[in-house]
Amino acid sequence: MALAPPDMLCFALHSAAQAVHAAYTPLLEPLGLTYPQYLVLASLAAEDGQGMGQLATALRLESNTLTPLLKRMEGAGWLTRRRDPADDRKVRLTLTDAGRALARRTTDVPRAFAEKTGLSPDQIVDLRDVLAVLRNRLKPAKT
Amino acid sequence: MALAPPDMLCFALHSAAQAVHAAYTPLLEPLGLTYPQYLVLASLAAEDGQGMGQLATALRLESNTLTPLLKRMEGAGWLTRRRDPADDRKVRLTLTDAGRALARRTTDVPRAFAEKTGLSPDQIVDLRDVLAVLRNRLKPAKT
DNA sequence: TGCGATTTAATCGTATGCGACTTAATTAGA
DNA sequence: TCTAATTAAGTCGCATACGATTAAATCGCA
Repeated sequence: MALAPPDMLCFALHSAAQAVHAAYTPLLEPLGLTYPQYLVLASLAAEDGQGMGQLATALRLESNTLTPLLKRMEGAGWLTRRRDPADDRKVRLTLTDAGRALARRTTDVPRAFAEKTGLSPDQIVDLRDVLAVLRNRLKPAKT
Repeated sequence: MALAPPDMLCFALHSAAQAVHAAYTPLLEPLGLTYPQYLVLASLAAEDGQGMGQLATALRLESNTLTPLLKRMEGAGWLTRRRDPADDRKVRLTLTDAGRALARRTTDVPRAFAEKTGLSPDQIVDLRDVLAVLRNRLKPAKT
């Protein structure tokens, strides 16, 4: 008998990720943010002025995913995309005032999510680290 | 300072799920299957003749996701979609001979994936169960 | 019995996400 | 120096995934 999805690790991961996405949506939708956009905003809030390649490595996304996503965020007025004067191939990303203000409005989001999980801070850190190890083993980060 | 994605549980889950997807792709692509299609096939191989609603509940997907996915699988000749004679609203899904043959060709996939994770069988079961609890807490299954 | 409420799929629009490929700029090496 | 290789983004096509809505069938209850 074939293994059914409810018994598979891959499905548990797949469906848990979707559930996390669903749990974030009501927290982010009032701010006009999607979940991947929130990750971009958080990454730039932690380190502004990142290049697209750097952001792509950090979020483990390809340029063909990030380019339209960033264009939408630029269209919303949250960041600017400028070519690096020193290397015209690179695009540098900088939050606008509106982007920084929006980032400040997201400070409570991680806490609200943590409460929804019902996990203790220790459990959250442990699970996060186990998943990071698994991810890095399955798909090492780009150099 | 805002929490950056690498420190977030949500990102660990999100990126681990994508890494799992990426790890399955080379196992499934030679069979002509995508990852969600593989889940459908596995679910029907375990219990053939499921209704769309039943499958949607099992895989935690909506009809607007499942309908086009199943139409593609029907187009590939792996299953049939027939209205239930007793209730014309329901669509019943049945594997074809080709679908069952394809399912048999996937029997090694879970083992190959398990090896890629580098986790022991016990660790896999533990992680799976932790994730299932988290998922069910964030997004309870439909009744 | 008959009609409003419910259930079930399907349709439409939008947003990821990636493989394959293209284009432009920079780098490296003969 | 001058071109081939490399790098960085972007374009295109396809496959999920979901919210909102619709259409059809069935159910429930007066």
